[in-house]
Amino acid sequence: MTAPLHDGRPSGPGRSLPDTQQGMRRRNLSRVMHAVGSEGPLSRAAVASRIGLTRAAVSSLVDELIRWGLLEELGPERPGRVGRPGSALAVSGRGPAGIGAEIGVDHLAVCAVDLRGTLRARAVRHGVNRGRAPGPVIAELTELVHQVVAAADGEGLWPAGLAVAVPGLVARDGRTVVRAPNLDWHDTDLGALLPGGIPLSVDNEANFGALAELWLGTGTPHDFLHVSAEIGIGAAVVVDGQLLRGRRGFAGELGHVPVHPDGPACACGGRGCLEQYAGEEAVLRAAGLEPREEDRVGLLADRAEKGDEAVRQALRDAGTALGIALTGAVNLLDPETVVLGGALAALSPWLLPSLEAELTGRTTGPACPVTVSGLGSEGPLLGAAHSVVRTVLDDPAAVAERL
Amino acid sequence: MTAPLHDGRPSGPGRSLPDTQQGMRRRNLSRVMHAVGSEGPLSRAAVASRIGLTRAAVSSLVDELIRWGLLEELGPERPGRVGRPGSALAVSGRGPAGIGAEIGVDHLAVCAVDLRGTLRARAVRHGVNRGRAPGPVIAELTELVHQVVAAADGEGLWPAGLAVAVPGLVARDGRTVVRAPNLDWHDTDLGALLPGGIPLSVDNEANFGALAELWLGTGTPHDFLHVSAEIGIGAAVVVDGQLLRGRRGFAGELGHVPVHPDGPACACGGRGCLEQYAGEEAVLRAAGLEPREEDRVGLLADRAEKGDEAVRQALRDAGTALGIALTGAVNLLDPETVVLGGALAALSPWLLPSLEAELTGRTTGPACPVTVSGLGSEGPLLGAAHSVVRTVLDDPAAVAERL
DNA sequence: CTATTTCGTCATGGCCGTTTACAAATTAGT
DNA sequence: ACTAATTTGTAAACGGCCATGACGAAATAG
Repeated sequence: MTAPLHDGRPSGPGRSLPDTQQGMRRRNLSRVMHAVGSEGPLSRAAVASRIGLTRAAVSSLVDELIRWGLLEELGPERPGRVGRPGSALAVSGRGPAGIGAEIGVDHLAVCAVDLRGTLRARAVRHGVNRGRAPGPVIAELTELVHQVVAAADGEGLWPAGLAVAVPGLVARDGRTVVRAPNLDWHDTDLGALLPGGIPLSVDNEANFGALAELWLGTGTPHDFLHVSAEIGIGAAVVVDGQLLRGRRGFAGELGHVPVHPDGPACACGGRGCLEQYAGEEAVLRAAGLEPREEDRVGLLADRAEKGDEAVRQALRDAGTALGIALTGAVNLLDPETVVLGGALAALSPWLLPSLEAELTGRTTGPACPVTVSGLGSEGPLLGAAHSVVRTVLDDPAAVAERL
Repeated sequence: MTAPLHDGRPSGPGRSLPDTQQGMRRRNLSRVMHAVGSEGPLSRAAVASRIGLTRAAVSSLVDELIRWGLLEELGPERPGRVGRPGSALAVSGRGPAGIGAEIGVDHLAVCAVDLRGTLRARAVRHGVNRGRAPGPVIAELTELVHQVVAAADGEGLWPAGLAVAVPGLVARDGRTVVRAPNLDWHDTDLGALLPGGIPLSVDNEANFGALAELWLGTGTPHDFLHVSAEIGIGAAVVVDGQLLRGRRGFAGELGHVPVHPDGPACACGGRGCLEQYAGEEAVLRAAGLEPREEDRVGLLADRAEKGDEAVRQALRDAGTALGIALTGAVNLLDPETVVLGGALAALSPWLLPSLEAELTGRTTGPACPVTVSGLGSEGPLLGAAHSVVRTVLDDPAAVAERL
């Protein structure tokens, strides 16, 4: 069972299908879920005014959603306003849950998020996965998934879907890892390995990180560029609240944008790619540090914090290279902001000055603002879990059909 | 009266408005128009099977569209198939028409296109507009518009909207030219200057060129990058059949993507922008030709054709620079193809080899194919006119409200 | 304690696509 | 030539869905 990839925007039921009354109802059910989900407890009348339907219509929709267990009645509101108080509605804290999973280079993580968006269960296992075959890693991950699903079950939650974030390129089928250099996986069909019976979607961790930023970030706009770096440098482009995936699903390969076209050769076939200047390996080398197995980012941040000038210079140079590549990207896409996530967030104090200098120096008028993600390294995992939750909010009727 | 900018995809009525039955009908009316418009004459039954509604429902929709004069009945089909022959329906060749206009550096052009997509009237005026004040230019353009509208009126067509293509950056309000370097216009509100009473939209010529490629090009995919160069180098990004405009409407500024970050200073504030290597001025200089007023592109093509080695080398170098900038763009967007339009189409024989060499050399796996637009310099004008036609197809009910 | 306001619900009505049935028009087969 | 089969377009009945309007319920304002 493979679920469609989530693009970040309520695609809802029947995107361009024949327009029938059932489709209309499905979309309106979705509108109610989104209104209640995003604006806290709301009365029927409040929902009606927000989504533009009448109170009577909303009543009917809410009845159905309560019958399905997706909404619950919290009881009468107690406001100081005149008139009969409404009955507060909230998204149910029981019922379907989104299971998110992350395959990192040195850890595995799984979590469960309920429809309200709150984290309800979690499991992490550390250990280096670089170079391990997919089979054992997935087996271990599956074990964690079962743990989390069991924990969630204890709280009245059942898994509505499983979304897996991987550090690599994923095909648009949403289950095949085409290339994950840091794991050394190639053309691996995770759909065949992960537990069946529950809708599965696999996506790039940068994409899930960007979705987390879109959905959970404070003040994040609908058009932005999300840059995250682990070993490679990945980016995700969000346009009008929707992920840009590209024809093959490979969009966002910022790491291989040419920065100095005559620079050193890169494994991708090009020369002078951004990764040659701002990739983890390159920065470690420039800083005169030996690559080690774990927590390289922490090491860099630590040294920079302590005033190690070689490390600081290396990070400044990386920021400059990032700034050059981002200048191109910003000129091409005109995003509202650029968000630095993943490892870049932790290193931002030393990257940002040179990065912003490059970006503002190369553009007329006001430069595109660069912000730092507040989600840290949790982004991809939370984004994955939330992507499942969003599919439920986007089409509650589909969930109801599954009992 | 300002019309919304067209993004290339049937946005249709009520994108995310409350879902009511009238909205449903509007969308279904649109579906019928699109089906008949894109797949030639069709019977009611054929339309029904294509859009997934029943014959009875389509009959009702078609009746209304015929009553509005947007569809017409061609009479019984005469096929060799068994069963009662259907009655062929076609989009009306009379009624609303899209008026497209183009403000070029050395010409003005206006045309009218009917709902079937066929060109019905046309007017062109040559003359250098560089440096002229907006007022007189718009006055001249208005004159041409009146000519074309009058000619269209003689054929039973009335203007449903006016779309103007300009060589510069247009704000997202769809009427203000923020910056048009080649005309030397800044922050000019064309809405105040152009004739009122007819919905107006103003957009970048590169955007309209890309839409023309999307709608009129043979075999053009839904995800591509359209590059066009006149004096500057503009690009338009089409994602999932929709134009990517960016937050301020400035997306697609390929000309200022850094190619050699330490290269010569550019007017934009940066260094080594693509325009410094592949812009018209730069290529003319590199070719050892003196800038003259008219038809610089024709001059280049002419010399290259005749074997002028300096010109050929200059074009090869421009192709290399384009290839570097496009490598970045392709890595970021993963488009299905890159389309060269505008002046680049005419020069493509000498640009393409070095451009493609750079692009394939810098990527692993199959490189993004580069194609040449078949629309030539007509793209922006046709795209503008068609954008108006599309708004009619996207929401025929809105047109019916205007009698 | 009454008037006012707001909430949720119910009955009614109108809109719209579906279903079902049927007449019309053509081809295939005898 | 005549019947059977097939397909088209239309009409009537049906069912689903939201809007409308009225009503009781529950709070505040005076």
